[in-house]
Amino acid sequence: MKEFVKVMKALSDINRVKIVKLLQHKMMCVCELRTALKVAQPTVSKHLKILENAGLVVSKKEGLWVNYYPADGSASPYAASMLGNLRHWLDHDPELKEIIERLPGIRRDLICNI
Amino acid sequence: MKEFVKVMKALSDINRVKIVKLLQHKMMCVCELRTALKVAQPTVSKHLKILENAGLVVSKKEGLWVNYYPADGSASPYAASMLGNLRHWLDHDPELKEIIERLPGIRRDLICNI
DNA sequence: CCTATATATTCCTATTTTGGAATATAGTTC
DNA sequence: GAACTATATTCCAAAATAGGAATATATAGG
Repeated sequence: MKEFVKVMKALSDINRVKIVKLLQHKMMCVCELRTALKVAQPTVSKHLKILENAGLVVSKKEGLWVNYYPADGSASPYAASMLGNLRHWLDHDPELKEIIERLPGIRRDLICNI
Repeated sequence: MKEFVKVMKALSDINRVKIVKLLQHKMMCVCELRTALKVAQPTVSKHLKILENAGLVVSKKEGLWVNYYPADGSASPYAASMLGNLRHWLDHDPELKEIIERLPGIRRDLICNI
């Protein structure tokens, strides 16, 4: 029950849902997400921690960057199911579409200077 | 997006998840739910309103009672999907099992005297 | 109409959640 | 090791949430 509620809580914030959908579109680092979502860096880090804790995303430290990916679902069946649904859900959301259109211009070598 | 988040929010509280699972087990009125969950009546009413608003449950006024049922899912595809999942998810949750064992003794003609 | 009962709403408080500024940590490069 | 950069953590304020007491509403039965 706790595990299920944790996944629901993780997905009950609009910015966290956006993060999951963006990661399903393309692996990203914190500062890329920060630029995509237009929020402060600590805010992104905290959202990512909540998502990771719920088994929805995983992180890989690669040099100075920490890259985030959608989880494979092995950590939680609830997370796995939701990730499966989210792969096609919300595809036509205007806010998400706007961000995804901006994605090509959001590259760590250009924008990562906090 | 808003609609999806609304469903996630509705399911991100343990008492509301319990309510959904209980209703999938058996139609119930507010005072029966109050007894099952061991919380105050206004608390149940407010949880039910949130669940109804998310498209997860429906209510039918029947005389002095208001009976609550799981929604048929027509109000929201996200609610429909979650209701489908919840039909088998959490079946072995100890807290839920304990309540379901108590259910036969929780009858409106016996316990509804606030 | 009056009483009783089931539910909804209002009001208040305690807790949780969110977001950002400031700071700490870790890794890279010189 | 010093400087720089990407990320995490801490701390704080504002907002949202959950719970219950008191109250309002609606329906049934006399």
